[in-house]
Amino acid sequence: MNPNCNTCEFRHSSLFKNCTHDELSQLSENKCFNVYKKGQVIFHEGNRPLGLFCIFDGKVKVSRLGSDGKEQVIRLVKKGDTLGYRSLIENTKYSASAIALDDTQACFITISEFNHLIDTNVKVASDLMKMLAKVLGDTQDKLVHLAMKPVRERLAEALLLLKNTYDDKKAEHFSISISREDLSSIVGTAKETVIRFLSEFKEEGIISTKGSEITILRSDKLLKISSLYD
Amino acid sequence: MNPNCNTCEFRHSSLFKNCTHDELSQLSENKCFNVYKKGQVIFHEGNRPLGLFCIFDGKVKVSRLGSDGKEQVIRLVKKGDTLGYRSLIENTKYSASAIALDDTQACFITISEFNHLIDTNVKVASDLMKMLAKVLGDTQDKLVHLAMKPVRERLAEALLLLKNTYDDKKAEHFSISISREDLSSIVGTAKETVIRFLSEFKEEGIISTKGSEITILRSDKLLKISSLYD
DNA sequence: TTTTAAAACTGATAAAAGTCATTTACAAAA
DNA sequence: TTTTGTAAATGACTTTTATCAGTTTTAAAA
Repeated sequence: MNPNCNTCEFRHSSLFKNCTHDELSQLSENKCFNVYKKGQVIFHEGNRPLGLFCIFDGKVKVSRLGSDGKEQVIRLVKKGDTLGYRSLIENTKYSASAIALDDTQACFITISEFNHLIDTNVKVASDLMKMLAKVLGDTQDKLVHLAMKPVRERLAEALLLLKNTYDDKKAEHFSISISREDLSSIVGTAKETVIRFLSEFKEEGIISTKGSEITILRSDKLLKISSLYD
Repeated sequence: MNPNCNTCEFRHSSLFKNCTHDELSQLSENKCFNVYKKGQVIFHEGNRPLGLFCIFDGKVKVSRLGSDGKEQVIRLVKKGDTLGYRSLIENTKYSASAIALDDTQACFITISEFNHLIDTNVKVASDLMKMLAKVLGDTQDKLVHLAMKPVRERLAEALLLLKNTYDDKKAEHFSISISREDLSSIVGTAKETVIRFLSEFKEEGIISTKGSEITILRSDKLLKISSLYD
């Protein structure tokens, strides 16, 4: 049942790509495999982290809730990604929640296991640092775009982000089932505003929709729209 | 002329707080001391980083420019802080520019010196990682607030940020000379909008201004205003 | 298939913030 | 001190986006 880290699809691309065979075996033995239904909370804002999640399959949003109930998505997480490392490194409570956007499976590694690994394998520590630097860069990009770009452009960008993150290239056109609510929390705007611009994109033949499923027909046009102020 | 790292005011609080005496001597010998006038560019978006800056005195903004000329401040840097590490770790070009908000002095450490240090002193590497995690957390906060809070609240928050960052507690009330343009780039709004809310704050006795100098009289009220949606 | 609940969509209106034009205040130079 | 350029401040107006109220569609349960 538990996936074996030594045969894992992501063993050459994950944070643990520079682990030895023995280190991966050690991880495998001590980890805990979890299954989450779509919409289920993986960890919750304000709680203490107990370890690190490594997504085996599924889609996850990391988001924060304002007191007025509004949600802002900070990061999208895909299979092969690690989740929950920031609070672990800072040794603070989670500042955001992680919620499954789809049925999701994740391996869980305890703090002590994680700390032992980064204390003994310099390469893993270095890879972790690079990952932090990359995520910081991505977050800064988001911040700047949120401040400077109008909603239409940010929506185009969000659709491309979804495609770049979750496209498995199994179909000619990328499709994703996502609620307008979730999409508006990624863009940082109101649900109705997202719907209006999606309608525009539909009229322009850039996307098509069926229920909550969105299919991207012309990502080239989305790229053009999103880059207007770059 | 060159400040000595072993006697530096920030030797117990900077990124290099866990360096040995010899490591600090090594840094001192090989570093380069630079002086920047207010408004001068320390490094520029798109350029390749050659090393790390450690601010000895002054104030620095890290910001990105949109093609329409609009600027967004990503981070405020004070004396004792390091600057330019993200691009160094990721080994990419600078994605933002650093500009002196005041006359500023900074020490410059070459890439090789920096890499050697984090390769040989695990504590420094670990401190660097923690710093990255903290800055990432701060940036996520900024992102969420930008998406959820109205300008008035973000302005109150920005004024508190300036106070928390640059207050030397030499006077009863914190004062800072900052252009409305710079302030609006921190808040992520238009110059005129900032001026209007500053006028409101003045009428309410929260701040006073003289030219471009802003004095915070009631930071308690600012805190209340900024937290309305927390 | 009918029912029903939830989510997508649409329209009207309000609120927030941006833009442009102009005046006023400040600070540096003559 | 007067001049002059720059930045702050204010006012009028526009644009963008949010909010609210409603209708239609979708998909799942009875």
